[in-house]
Amino acid sequence: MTQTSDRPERTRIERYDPASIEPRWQARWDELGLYRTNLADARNRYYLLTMYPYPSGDLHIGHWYIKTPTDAIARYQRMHGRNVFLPIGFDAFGLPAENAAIKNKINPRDWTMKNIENMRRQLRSMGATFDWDSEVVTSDPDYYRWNQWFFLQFLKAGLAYRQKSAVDWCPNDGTLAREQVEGVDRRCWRCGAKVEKRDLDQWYLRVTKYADELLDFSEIEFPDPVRVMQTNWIGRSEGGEIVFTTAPSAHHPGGEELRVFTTRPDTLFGATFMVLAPEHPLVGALTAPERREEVEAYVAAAAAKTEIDRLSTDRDKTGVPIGADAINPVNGERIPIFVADYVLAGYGTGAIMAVPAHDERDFEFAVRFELPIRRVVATPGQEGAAVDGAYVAHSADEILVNSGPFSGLAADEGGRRIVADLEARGLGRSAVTYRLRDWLISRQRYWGTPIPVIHCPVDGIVPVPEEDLPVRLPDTVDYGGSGVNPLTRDEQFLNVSCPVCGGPAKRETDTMDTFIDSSWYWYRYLSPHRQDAPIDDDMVEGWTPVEQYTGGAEHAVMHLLYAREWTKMMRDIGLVQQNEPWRRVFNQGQILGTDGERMSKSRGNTVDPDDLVSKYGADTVRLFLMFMGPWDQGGPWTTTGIEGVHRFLRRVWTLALDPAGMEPGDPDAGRLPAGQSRDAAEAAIRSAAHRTLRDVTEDYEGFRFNTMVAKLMELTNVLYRYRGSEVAGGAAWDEAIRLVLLMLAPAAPHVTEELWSRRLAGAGEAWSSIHVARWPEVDPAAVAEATREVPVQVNGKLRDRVVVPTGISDAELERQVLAAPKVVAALAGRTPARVVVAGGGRLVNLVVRD
RNA sequence: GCCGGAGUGGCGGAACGGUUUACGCGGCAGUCUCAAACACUGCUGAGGGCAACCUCAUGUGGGUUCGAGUCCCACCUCCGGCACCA
Repeated sequence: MTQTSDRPERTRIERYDPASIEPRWQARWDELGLYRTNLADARNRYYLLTMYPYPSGDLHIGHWYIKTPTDAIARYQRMHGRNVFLPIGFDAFGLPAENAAIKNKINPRDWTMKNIENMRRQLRSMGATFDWDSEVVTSDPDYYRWNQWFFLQFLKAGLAYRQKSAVDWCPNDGTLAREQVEGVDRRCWRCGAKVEKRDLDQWYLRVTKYADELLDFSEIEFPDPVRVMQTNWIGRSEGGEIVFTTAPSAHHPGGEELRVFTTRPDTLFGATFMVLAPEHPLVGALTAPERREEVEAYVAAAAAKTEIDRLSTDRDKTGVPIGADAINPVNGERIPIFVADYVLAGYGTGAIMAVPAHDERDFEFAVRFELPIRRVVATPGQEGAAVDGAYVAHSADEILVNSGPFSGLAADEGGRRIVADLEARGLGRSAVTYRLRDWLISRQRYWGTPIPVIHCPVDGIVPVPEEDLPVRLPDTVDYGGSGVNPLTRDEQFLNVSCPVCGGPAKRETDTMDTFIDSSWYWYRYLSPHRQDAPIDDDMVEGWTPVEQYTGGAEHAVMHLLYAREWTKMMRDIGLVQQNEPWRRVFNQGQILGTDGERMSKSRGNTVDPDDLVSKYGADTVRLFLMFMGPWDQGGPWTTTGIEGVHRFLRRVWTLALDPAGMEPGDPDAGRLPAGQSRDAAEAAIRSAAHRTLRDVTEDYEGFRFNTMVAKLMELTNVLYRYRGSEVAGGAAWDEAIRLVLLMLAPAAPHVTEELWSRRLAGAGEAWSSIHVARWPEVDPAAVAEATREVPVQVNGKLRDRVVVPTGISDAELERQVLAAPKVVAALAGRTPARVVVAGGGRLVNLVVRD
């Protein structure tokens, strides 16, 4: 053992000090314009899009969790020679600015722009390679004027329309689209307030037109859960639309059509009553005089009920008969008509045929109102059994019973025949219904895009002429009070002359849902300053669809669906050729507060990355966020473990600058492990480095950053074993260090750039950024190893490991395995009944019987 | 209730049907130091044994397989989405 006094003096190297490295390189990259994308050249494009942030004022650690790996992907792709475009912008319209304005008596624009200023600084501190030249701020009139322009085109194309109906209404945000109402207790997705119903004239986009097309995901690669959620949200149901007619009565001649939608036309003979939604248009006309008072009271009560009461499934079914009958077109049977609020006006036709034997809700209603329950579908032996609950299960052998001429047919075949029969008589057809609704885009707020129409008492709704765009938001407005659009209080904004007749008219004071802003911003990134058109055809042609989009899954049926719809609308008015906005979408997980709740300023559980950056440096924070776990997983925030990542970077620093250094107290310092030869040591180093390169490359490709970091840690652990030995600083070592720096560069850009520049300087070479260096190639010869360790199992239990030459035959492997001492002991004289050599000789399992 | 996803050491998490527990944190011991911090080295799933070793462990119970964390069936728990959608 080496004596302390004999040890060479420990080399003093400069300490790893991120604070002195990071700002310097950030400034340098900026100066050189290293990340300004040449958009004119789309040949080798890689459009990498990350969801633009809302400028709440502070970038928290959650933003870093989203953006940091995205930046690593950008750098990785750039090292593969791709022309990477990674733009950034701000989702600048929205409620928080308006609230801040009300609370602090400041202008929403000033508040927003000040926040953006701060967030730009924080985003730069990440060392991310955003192309700031392409920045988009959606509250800028240069941006939102195009929202208005799109709206006018859609209006012309019949894709936008105005309609009065009962809508979801949030006391803070105003009206909401259907998907912006969340949970059983129906709260606003953004502010959490309870949502009410109001009858309002509102603007819609006709997105239901695309329902079927939206179910086709062949041109967009979504994570499975998002695809499933969108599919469920669109909710395609196949079935039949069947025409019942009203029966004549003392008060009514009858003969009116009552259409119902059903997914179970096979159960038509089991319909024993019919239910209309309280809002159904024929309720008033069909109600018998003696029932009128009760029915009107019921309808009024239903209207007054909150949505949550109305939709609660555990509530007892209610309803009243309207004193009229309907005639079942298939058998001429008269069945009573009820009005009941378990039938929704907005789905299907707002009316159902009720088949209590085969629908749980109808069953419950029938029991309560003592209505007949008739089984019409049965499995063999079940035909005569009492119906004590709705039979809704399906089995292959079920047949129709009590169904007239269709009795005895298999249920699915019978259903088809019943529809065909009705269709021939003009009383039915197969039909498809969707859950998806049109997109309600009107909002009663100030800080959004004004909807560019004018209400004229003479000409009605008049679109603002395109040459008058943008309809600008006034700088200040009176936000006070609630329930009234702030813009309505601005006389100057409100009063205009009608573009058609010139007479006095009023502007629309609703503004657009901010999800419109985010439905096309990546197109605008490509030509943010263009004045004559929203997008640049050549740029869009060359650069889109976006290659890769990264962001949170919380937008699965909102932003990620709206943007698909919007793209199809753009396509249909001839603006783009593509069907989908992006090729691939990846959802990273969400970082929660230490309390396990979603991180938000209002909860006060946000974590400020600035403190961590000043303590450990941006590289450590970046790497830690990647190392925590799989990127799509997220989880509660904790700093446990950040020291380990920081230590890793220090070790890289030490290996690169001080290969010969020895640690005081390390008895093995200066020696090769276990009598290894110099050649063997160098081969081992090369092998480890190239294996790591192979694995790390795969990890980057699959966005598996946690294991990518782990593998680099393993490699540095290997190198540490050779530090101070005779091979440290040699050719193999040097190559390994070079590979470590290149592999780590996308994740920890500053420290690798620093070490890279010192390497180049040390070798007398001219400086060139590591971030434009080419990604290294794996040397297959280095990866190959001469020997291999093969685990040996007896009856599936590990008993020994044998080391054999790599190219060995199975027979020879088997011979060596059977000769291994521990194997002999474990066999205890028994002869294996079977020898399994698995996976091309990766493992041997000996099967013995007792 | 329906549709997704997940349950692996004290913790975050690894693991083409093939050596479970990589990597990191934490813990223990040691070296260095006047001392501490840093750094470095080693150990660290549970139980048993002086030991070489043995037994048991991937939410629970079955199954398929030479071999199951991984595949199949039934269940439990947690997270996300939907919720009277006919």
